[in-house]
Amino acid sequence: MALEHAILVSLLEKPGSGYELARRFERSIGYFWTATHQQIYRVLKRMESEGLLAVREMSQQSRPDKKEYSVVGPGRTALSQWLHEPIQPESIRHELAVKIRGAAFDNPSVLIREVERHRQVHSDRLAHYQAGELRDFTGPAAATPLDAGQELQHVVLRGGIAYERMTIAWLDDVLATLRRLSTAHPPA
Amino acid sequence: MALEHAILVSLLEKPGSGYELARRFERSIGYFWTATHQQIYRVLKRMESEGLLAVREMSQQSRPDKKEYSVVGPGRTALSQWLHEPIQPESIRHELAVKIRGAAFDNPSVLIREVERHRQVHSDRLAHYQAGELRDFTGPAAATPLDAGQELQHVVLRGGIAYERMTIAWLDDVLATLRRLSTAHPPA
DNA sequence: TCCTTCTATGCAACTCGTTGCATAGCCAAG
DNA sequence: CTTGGCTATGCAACGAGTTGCATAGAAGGA
Repeated sequence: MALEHAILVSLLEKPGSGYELARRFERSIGYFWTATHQQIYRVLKRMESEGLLAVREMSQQSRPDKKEYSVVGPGRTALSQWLHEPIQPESIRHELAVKIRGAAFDNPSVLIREVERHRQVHSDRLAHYQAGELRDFTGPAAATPLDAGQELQHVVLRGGIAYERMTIAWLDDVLATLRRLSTAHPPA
Repeated sequence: MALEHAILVSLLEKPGSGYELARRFERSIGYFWTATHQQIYRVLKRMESEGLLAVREMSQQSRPDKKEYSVVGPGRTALSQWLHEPIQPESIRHELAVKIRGAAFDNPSVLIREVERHRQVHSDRLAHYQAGELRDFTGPAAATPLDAGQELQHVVLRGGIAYERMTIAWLDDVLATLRRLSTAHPPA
């Protein structure tokens, strides 16, 4: 149940509503954990009923009311306990890699467009991460010195940057391979 | 339904039983797509009933009987069709990254052991991939020249190697950060 | 002989995650 | 004034994935 823990972390960093959490899962937290709003609302409700979170109804002007969630004692304890438990190292799920191996049983050139599209997405993500890094950690407007929380956010972001860079380089390798095979065996 | 397609690819590469597929999902295919035997048996049964696969009962000596599955016409068509459809670029799910950000709300040093353990696992995987690369693609015993299928398997394996290398380097960065923060704020 | 390990298949129950749909207030543009 | 977009929350149904358990033949060691 890592979603639960991701929510605890995000709400400890800053309390917010389900909607706001869904936004955060599209950026920051979402770089390494994704969730849809439906999932988030469901889990928030459960966590609140389990006493991990507190809710506060907020009436807003010029916007619908919202429910602001924040972490209470037992939630913090649950997070701390989870931090002490081992988790099993990630198992990758890379659908594109399945496709690439599958291309051996069709024409490799059909994948070129698809791989180029993926490359573009990763390239955009990299630019986005780098802009965030400059804004929050390495630029002139960044806090100095960084506190522990910021240092940890930064090292996670560096992981995202390293991942995107590696992926882009690999996709270039894939493209070169696909193009080579397409030349050798032109489309029927 | 990428599991279905991963199974098609694996069975096209070589027909086999559910048990054998489960083994393959622990190595080769499993480098980028994981599945348990229960999942595999369930999906194989469904795919067979949908006419994508053919089964052959094989009685074996000194072993229980097995059912050997192989891809038939409609299965191949289904794979080919899937290759032409776009898929959405991967969203990472990195539980360890959630933990690292969560460490800001506990003591960062509690994660050092955990991160070291993960580093070891990735380091072992890298060694395993590199041994496979030498055996199948770059060593003296490798086929020359490689056919299209082997070229594609190789480029996927290179992706796995790049991923593990990148991850190990990042985990070293994480460890350095955690150690720095632990020194600055020694355990209570 | 008994215990464990490996091959081989499967059910049942559950949790996690996705997709489609619905509601509702407010704002701005056409 | 209607349409579309953004904030905000939620239900229902389904599909994907995990966990625990069960069965069973054969091999090999204590």
